[in-house]
Amino acid sequence: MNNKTPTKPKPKIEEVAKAAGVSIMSVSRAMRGVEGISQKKREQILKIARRIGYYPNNVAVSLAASSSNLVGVSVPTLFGTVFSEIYDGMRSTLEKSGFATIIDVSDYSITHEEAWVERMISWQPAGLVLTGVDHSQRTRDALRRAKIPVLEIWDYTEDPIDLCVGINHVQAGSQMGKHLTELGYQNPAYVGVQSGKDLRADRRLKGLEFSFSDSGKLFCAKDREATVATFESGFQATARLFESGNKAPDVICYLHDNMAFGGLMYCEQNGISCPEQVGIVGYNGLAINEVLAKRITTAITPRYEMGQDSASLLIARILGAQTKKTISHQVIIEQGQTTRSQFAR
Amino acid sequence: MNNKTPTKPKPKIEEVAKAAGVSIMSVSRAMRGVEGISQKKREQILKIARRIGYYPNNVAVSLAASSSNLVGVSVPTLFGTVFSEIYDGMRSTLEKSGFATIIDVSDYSITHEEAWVERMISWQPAGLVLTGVDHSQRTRDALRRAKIPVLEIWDYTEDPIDLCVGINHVQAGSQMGKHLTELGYQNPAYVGVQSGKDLRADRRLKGLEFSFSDSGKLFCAKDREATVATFESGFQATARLFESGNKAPDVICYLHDNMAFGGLMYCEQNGISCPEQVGIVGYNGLAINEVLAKRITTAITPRYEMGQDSASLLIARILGAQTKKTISHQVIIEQGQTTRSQFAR
DNA sequence: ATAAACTACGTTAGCGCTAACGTAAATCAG
DNA sequence: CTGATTTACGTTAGCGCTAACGTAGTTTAT
Repeated sequence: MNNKTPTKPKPKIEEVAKAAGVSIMSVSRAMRGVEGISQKKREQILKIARRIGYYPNNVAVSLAASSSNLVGVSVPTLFGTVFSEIYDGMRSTLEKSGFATIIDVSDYSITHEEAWVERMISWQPAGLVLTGVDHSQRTRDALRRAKIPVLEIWDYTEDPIDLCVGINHVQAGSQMGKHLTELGYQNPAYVGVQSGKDLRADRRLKGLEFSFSDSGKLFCAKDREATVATFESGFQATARLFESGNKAPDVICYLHDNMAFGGLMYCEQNGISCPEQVGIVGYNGLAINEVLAKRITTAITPRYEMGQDSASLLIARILGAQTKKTISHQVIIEQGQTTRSQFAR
Repeated sequence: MNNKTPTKPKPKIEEVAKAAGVSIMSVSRAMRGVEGISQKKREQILKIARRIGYYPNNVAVSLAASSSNLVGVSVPTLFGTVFSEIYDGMRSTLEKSGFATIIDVSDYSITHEEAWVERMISWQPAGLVLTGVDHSQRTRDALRRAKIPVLEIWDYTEDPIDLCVGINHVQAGSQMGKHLTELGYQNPAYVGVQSGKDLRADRRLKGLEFSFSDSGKLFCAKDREATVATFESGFQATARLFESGNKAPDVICYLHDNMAFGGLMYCEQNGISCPEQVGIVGYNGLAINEVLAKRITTAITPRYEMGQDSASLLIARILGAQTKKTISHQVIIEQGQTTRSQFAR
């Protein structure tokens, strides 16, 4: 701000105390809503504080109380709405309990996450939320030492660092694979991003492979050149798949619905009929699917709910309540019009 | 975290000082990279700090220095990628300069923003970023008193609270309107969200109306029932428009590309040919447009760049440099295949 | 050689608030 | 009515760090 007008400094607790004719401790108690002060005085003090324009200095509060009302949240990306929705569910719940969130976007890098966790711990956060269950040993050690409530979200493990709310992605992939083999698909292909980039996607692929190999089928092709999962990378990967000269797959499983939509667009624009010539399968149940004439077969993930659940669990832990350590969410397979609807051959 | 194993408390600056045989002030200087210590001692101290696992307590640092390395960012929503991309541009730049960001999602509510600003100021942030140029008087007063660098983003004004990086949305709307009247459109309709919900969208509509009224044409219909701008709300609004029995428009301007895509899907699924029977126009140049056979006519907004620009400007201001106060970005009209390509009639 | 000017530290006094403990007054039991 | 609790405050001592200043030791100017 420009300092043209010499404004008076921000009021401190002492100023309120003087104006109200009480000790600063009474103001402190009134502001925090804790016990140890009469209802009458509390109201008087709050009124005066509002008039003066006093807000407690959170930094000083956190230092004195040696814990803050901040919750750190690390997500791999904010593109593509998946983590936006999870985050939104969390934030809406956390906000109601007076917690503010500090976001990190790790870009799927475990070392980035590690550096962030170390910086974040210095803020004495009330809790931390990390995406996935894969973290560096250094991150685990730092979290253990700091004794901060930690919640792992999106992926699932029975043995979390502390708390976990997620989906078993191997199982989700395998459910979808089972659905597809039951429809008689024989020659699946996969379109995703580079191996190791999105570990949940890797697990879903593993699940898909399990199901297909159960009935003796292997993936005939995998395109994992993309570094990001977008409409366009799905389009381009599909182009590579069909222009490679290899035998065409009868179904393509995509990392998620948006990539799948890109693939669907490639097919439509190149005379490849779906689902007759090739089936197209997505993941997540993203918003675009709601308006398509030909809805993409997908597995719906309850993202907003997972966010809410995780926030509730984390808050309970922060407040010291006894809680379950994990919540497992299920996906719902939704048969669309981009895969054949009955057993074929 | 569970407290099964009694871990030793987090090391403080004093512990490092003792281990290094220096005063805590030397450790402080070494950690912050400021002057007043020899290169040799600095390296020794940093080495010992790393070995001990010491990280400065940010809360204490901020209290003592009476300013933090936090930047608060308020966006109306994280859905729909627009603000995700702006935010991502900002965050990547801010992070390089050692700033962490605290996000607020205001859900387009100025009173929500007001409450957040007041809470946020209590964190002694190094700076704040607000979306748009419309804020309550209380917010303005609070910001003025706190003397915190403030940047308004996305919308544009010559007279910002402090700094502004944005687009003149009236002008953007009017550019598009001019483009459409030049194509000979006579009966425009508008599909957006409730008036007052998204103020930038309201301004674009105003710009559209200016251009059309310049050639004597009025909007024949407006559907502003939606509360959120999504694929689906675009689909449904378009359904209402065509099922109302009123005279059909020859072009529909949507709040943004995703809503427009929803509308396009309604048309395709209901035998309304585009662009022959009706033109469809979006805004922003969103990712989906890249893969469509029939690309939506749109105005491309440089979102990531605006995020970067605003972060750079804000950092400069925080560091006390002399800077320009505003940066105005331009939209680029992109003629797609959802509007007729030449003058008609 | 001597004063002036630096450099490299250390010491002191908080930053604005709360935890923990004190103390007086009010309430209660019997 | 007396002692035991409870309630409603106030006082003291920090939370972990840095700004500001102080003081030796070292370099530079003349």
